[in-house]
Amino acid sequence: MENYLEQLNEAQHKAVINTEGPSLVIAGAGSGKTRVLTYRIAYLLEKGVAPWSILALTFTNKAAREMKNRIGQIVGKEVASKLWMGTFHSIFSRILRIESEKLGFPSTFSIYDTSDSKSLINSILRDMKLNKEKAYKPGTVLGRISSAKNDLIIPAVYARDAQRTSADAAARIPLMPEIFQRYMRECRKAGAMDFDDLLLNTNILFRDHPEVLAKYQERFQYILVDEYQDTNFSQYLITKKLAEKHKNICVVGDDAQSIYSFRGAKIENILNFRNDYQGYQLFKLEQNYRSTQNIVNAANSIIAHNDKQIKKQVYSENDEGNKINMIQAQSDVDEGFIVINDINDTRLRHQCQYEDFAILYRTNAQSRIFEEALRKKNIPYKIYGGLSFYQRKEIKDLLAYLRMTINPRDSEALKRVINYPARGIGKTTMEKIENLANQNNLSLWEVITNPALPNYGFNSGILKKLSSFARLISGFMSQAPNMSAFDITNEIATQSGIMKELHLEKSHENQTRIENLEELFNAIREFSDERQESGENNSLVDFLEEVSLLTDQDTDKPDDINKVTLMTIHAAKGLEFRNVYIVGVEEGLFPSSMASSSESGIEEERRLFYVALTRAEERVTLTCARNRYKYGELTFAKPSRFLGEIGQEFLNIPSETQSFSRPGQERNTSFSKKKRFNLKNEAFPEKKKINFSGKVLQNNTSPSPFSSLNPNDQSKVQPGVIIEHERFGQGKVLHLEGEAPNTKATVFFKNAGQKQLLLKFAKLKIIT
DNA sequence: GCAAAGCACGTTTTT
DNA sequence: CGTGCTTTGC
Repeated sequence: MENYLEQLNEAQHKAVINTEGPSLVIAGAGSGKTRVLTYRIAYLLEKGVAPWSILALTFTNKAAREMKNRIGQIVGKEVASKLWMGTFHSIFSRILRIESEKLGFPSTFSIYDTSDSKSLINSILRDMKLNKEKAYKPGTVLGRISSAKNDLIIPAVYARDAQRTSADAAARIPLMPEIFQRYMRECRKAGAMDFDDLLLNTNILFRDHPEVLAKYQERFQYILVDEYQDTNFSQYLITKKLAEKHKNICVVGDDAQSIYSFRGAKIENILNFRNDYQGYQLFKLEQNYRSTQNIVNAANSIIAHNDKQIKKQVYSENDEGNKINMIQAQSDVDEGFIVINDINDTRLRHQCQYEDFAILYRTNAQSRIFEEALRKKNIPYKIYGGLSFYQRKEIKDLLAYLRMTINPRDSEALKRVINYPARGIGKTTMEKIENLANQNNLSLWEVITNPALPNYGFNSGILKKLSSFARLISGFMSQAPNMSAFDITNEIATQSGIMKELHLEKSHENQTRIENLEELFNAIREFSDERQESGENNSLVDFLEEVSLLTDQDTDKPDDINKVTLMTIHAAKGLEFRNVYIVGVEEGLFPSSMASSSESGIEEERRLFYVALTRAEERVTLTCARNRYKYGELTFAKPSRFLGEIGQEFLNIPSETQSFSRPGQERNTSFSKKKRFNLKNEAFPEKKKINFSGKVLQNNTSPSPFSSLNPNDQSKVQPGVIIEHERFGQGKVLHLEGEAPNTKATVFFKNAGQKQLLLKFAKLKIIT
């Protein structure tokens, strides 16, 4: 055993060993927060506290896993595996499965993801004949429902909530209460909970079943909550109730890093901790071990512009380090090349690996340009966000079968698979079934399997198809309990006809789909083995639950080593990199135009900027562009107001950036020490159309590495060869036709699909 | 009942 | 510029 306590500074040490009573740990960025949390738990375990009486709530599964591993190294793996450690959602769905019948849900309840929820809302809108009203958008409706649930507001209360109803009236969606009510009813009929329900229903469980609350209050002697600044009211109340008995609650967070208010997070939870828990102990971790002094000081100078905050002095004793680089590019494409060139440069000059670099942006849409630039320079990268593995169609289809197998009432899953592969059960039939379900308060499955179904005017062909589908699912249901999760999944993939369907047409896409499904099989096998080893549950239900609650960051692939990281700033929270590029630092983008209308919105954007800066250990580069394509239209962008808020002594603006400025236009004003941005006049970027066509202003600094092939190279283009096209990216040559020099090639591009190219014109590079 | 074609629409961030 | 949805045509 190691003496981990010696690795702590004084403040950290105090925060670790003072385990009794309520504690608030204010942890500045990079101040060793995770270390305190892990050692505090290890310390408790060594004092003899049972692992199952410790509840540790983290923000991501990955954080939980890493913490568990670290604790395992100190106190042993078996002990660590018995901790209750995970995200709010995963811990409480585990508890809800145990207690589900008290709430009238099956223990195998489904978890609806956002697309399931939206699809359900769509059917409700259709049924209410609101689907043509453009004000009722599924996303908007779901957002309102989600926000209500996070504030623990149920439909009946919603209808009497003047604030919400008047906001709905203003948005011309006055029927929200009814939609909300129907939504919850449909979820219940389907035996399904959405993400917010996992927390809402936990609160309902604790409210209506005091004996259950008492049981968990008794069990959880010590409660730790990470990232407390990002908890919502629902989460706040759960922890508050659970901690009532033993009062050993330790919350860790940094108000300066609260960036999830759009999701219902209440920064007040951490600001008001002192009022909720009298006699609490306060620990402030203020020494930053991660970043250079320059970075820490620059970040401080930014956050100082915010009003709402807990006072603290974050400092660094590391080297002073480089100033923060600021580069203004001519266009978004230029921005991409400048960043990628700088990465190459820095990598060679400072002996960095690719994994030492991160490109952070405000919106996922910005990633494409950097991806393209990285691809052109053959730099390995990994990208987070966008559609993850489990969002892919083929994966969701198979998972839907699995969901139906454990909970056939899951209507969203049923809608997905009842006609995939095609069984001749089409739109009109489904409409009839949905109507019957609504009229008789049944789930779709209950309608389909109802003995009275033939009385409702379906023709005999349809009835046959429906009953054969029902038999298929029933078969899976009866087989599942006697089979491993892996075997039943395999069985379903073949029996359902999914595999046959994919093998039928030997297209490239189908090949990838099959490979993806095989990856899913592997994931299930791995899951089963791992859980078996640690003695945890490894049934199909458990696997589906894990999959539903996975986050992007949790799905790290093993071959994702030594690559440049691309992600949103939100996704980067908690991570660190030697070199960080914060890109698109422009008005309207960062701060986002959506947030710019309110002061609290701007403050959150500022905290987000703070988070971005403090991810860096050694070097930060900020970039923005003068021209940027948005919705396929050229727009002009202004540097972000945040650039003017950084203490200018921490900034380095290379002279060539200045030369990008157009003569006579706002030159030097943007970054001058004296004149900061005039917020009132320059808060929004002008959005103008450009009349002359094309991308005149683009990328004349970086000549394209592509050119038409000379005849010699043309002969190297043969079926099977991988080429790269200027616009379409990498692709495989399928076949050739015609005589040189008029050879035409059919190429399948990963990103652009199949294309025909004339070799003498196409701008290509041969990869293999 | 199904596929292709045309059109409206949009971007903040995610458990 | 894309996506994703609705309409249209078999």
